[in-house]
Amino acid sequence: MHDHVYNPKEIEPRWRKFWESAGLYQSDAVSDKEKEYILVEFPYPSGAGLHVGHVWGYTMGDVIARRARMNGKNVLYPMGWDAFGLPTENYAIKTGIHPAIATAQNIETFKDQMERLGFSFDWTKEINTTDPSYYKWTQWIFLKLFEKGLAYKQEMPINWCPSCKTGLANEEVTSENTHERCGNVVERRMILQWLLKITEYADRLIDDLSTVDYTNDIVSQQVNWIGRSEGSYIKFTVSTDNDKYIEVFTTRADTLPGVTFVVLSPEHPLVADITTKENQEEVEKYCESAFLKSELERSQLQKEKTGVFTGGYVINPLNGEKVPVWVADYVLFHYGTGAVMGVPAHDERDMAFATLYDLPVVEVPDVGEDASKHIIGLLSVNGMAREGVEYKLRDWIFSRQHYWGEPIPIINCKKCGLVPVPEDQLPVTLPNITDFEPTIDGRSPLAKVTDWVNVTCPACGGPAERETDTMPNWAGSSWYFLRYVDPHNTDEFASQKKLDYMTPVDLYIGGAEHTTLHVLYSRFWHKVLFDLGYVSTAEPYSKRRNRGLILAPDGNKMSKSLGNVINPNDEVDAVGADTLRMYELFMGPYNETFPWNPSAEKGIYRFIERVYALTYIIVEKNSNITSLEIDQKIHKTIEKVSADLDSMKFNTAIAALMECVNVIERNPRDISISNWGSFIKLLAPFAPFAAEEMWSVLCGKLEPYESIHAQSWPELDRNKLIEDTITIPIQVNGKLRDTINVSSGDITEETVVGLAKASTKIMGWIGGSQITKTVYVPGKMVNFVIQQEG
RNA sequence: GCCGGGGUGGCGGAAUUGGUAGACGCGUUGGACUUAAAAUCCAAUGAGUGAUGAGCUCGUGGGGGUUCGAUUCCCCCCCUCGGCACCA
Repeated sequence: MHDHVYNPKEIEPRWRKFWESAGLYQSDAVSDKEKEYILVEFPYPSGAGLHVGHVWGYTMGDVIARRARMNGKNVLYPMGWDAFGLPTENYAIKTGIHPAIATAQNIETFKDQMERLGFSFDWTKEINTTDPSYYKWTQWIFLKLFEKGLAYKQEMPINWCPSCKTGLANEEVTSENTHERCGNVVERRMILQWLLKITEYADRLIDDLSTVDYTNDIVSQQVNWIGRSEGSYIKFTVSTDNDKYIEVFTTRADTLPGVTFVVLSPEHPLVADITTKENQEEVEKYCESAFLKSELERSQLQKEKTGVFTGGYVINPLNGEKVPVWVADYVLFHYGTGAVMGVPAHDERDMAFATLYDLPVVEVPDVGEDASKHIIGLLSVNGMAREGVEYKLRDWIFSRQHYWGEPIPIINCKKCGLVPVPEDQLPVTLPNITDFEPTIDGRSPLAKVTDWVNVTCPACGGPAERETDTMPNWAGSSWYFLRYVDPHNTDEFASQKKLDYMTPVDLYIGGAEHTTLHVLYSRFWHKVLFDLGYVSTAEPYSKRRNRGLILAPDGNKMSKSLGNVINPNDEVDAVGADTLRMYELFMGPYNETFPWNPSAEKGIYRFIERVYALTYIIVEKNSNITSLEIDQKIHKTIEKVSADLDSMKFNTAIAALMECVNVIERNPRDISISNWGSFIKLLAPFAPFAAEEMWSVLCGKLEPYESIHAQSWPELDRNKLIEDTITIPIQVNGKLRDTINVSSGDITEETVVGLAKASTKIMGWIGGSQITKTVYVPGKMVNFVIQQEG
């Protein structure tokens, strides 16, 4: 005999087992049914376990997925592991435990946590980026990029983390010039690196944003990150050598008459040519010290500009004036042409520089777009100017000098150069090693595995070496959403048929920190695959929403060192998964930041308890009639919850469920079991365990039992929404003075205004004054405008 | 500095094609139950004022404006969060 007390500890494990054996959440790879692909970012399975922030995003996806299933859709809601990465490798260095072992353990923990939370993931589609059967295809895609000329090697100054002994992408360096993962200060170094030509896709990555549904903040962040700016390239001929010129990029060609100097970045190839003998020593010294500073150091010292005069001059192509050429590190080599025309009168930075070195300031009277066009028109005739576009976005540094990543499937042959590993030899698997330390010169530990490194060249058959760099952890996540569609395919990364059916992703939920990294990178890869004909849409995600942040109760970020971390497992133990899920959704809008509030969590628990108790009362009363009031409330709730789920307003959807319960609780005998069933269905996506338990109570535990999560979403009867009386506010001069109740069948202006005028309160306010205007908004309100005295 | 969000009770928040501000939850206060406490249930809960009644006045960061009517629209300003930042 049940004691009818809500006991999540008892019911949750029971239903978990039931769902598992029923295979409720499996999706069909191809089906006649309409598909819905809900994607949440797969986690990096760290040793710390699942974070309440993960739980929030996964719950959002879960609610939407469950609701879509109840709407009869074939729903893919998959989960996997983004398991390559540095922390696991560092852990291996410290403990000697192989990354594969640690990863497997962490995955087990994460998976168990996810199952305890009742997420309806289709585990038959589980993927793991470190599984050779997965990274085979990551490598395969890399080879496609290589064949297409989008992957190349280049010696270049890079951000170098001396602690991790690895090169970093700009995205991995914080604004404090530290490595985002380990916190150490980043240096600068020349190293041969793999790069991916994401810049080639810059325009499309901006322009195609208009074809997808991303929120405004995501769109503008991506657009800013890519940083397209349209301008002109203008040539300044070297005064002592007519064949040589310095080309500058400017968005303000109209200020060309105001140029009083030209500045080269210290790395500019023309620096040596233009520098005079007298200035050579000083210029060389300056350039050398500039190189040693990292880029971020350079930009951080922005207030104090420095520079040095080369002794050389160039000719302003517009007016023939001779202008001095300087070298200064406020000019960035990688942006534009690495050279800038100095117009102190119209640019703050140029002004600061001119003031410092006492350079002349010339104001240009006639500025504006028309002036620009005119000047470019004049100069382009002699080939001295052209229009063009620049981007802040730079090519993606794609190699890491580490073990725990996908080996780059390239063979270095002295004779043939860079030779791709033949497709039938993929995957290039990681050798099993025990020494995870990088080499002293900063190469991957793979470089020490000579058996693995030394191979014969696939092209010439001569001795050659494998590439020892591995891919960054962004590689596996750049295409994982495609693999979920067909995760066990050994012939292709996914079959065309399955891709055509299930992609693109209908909704992608994830963290805001991935807007300019993962989301941009994966859009890029997807477009490359699209160009090659492997996928049929230009964009991978139809809709992207960034979830907000959960802070610790003290308002700080949760961190081990502060000891303020909320562990989802503790919450599940204390209040159950349903309460945890609903609490997080009830905090507020899905994309905002909230500190953890344990007392608010209590409110949700109480709510579930009340619904639970009500279920037993309703079953006992066993009514087959529902009162008009409650029937109406049920349908209003169906309408509200459905609409709110469509727009991800989880917090107000839950509020609507609470309101509904508040009404029913007043008269639990006035609702039929089947109508209460409708309510439980509305609750099911939010609190899947409790709803299932209550459903089983309503159904009298029929055998074979059909899960609530396999039921259809309650149907809305709009006729039930019509109320027989409406309360209409009556205003006098825009201020509320009375309300009247009017039969909804009779809301003509004549009747309503007549009733309003008859109100004694309103009569009192109007008194003897003249009504100058009567405003009637049908069914909404009445306003009398009267002459005001004095 | 630039780009994008925000600013509403003691707290989290709700409500915008302009139309009863404060839904829902937390907290608080009073009451019931209990030997007592917890839990639960009932009631009250924006501020001021009024006899603890009807009611009235004020009230959505500040100041102006449009309107019969503004949390909502327009202009100016302040604060705050997130992103970018010597990008020519």
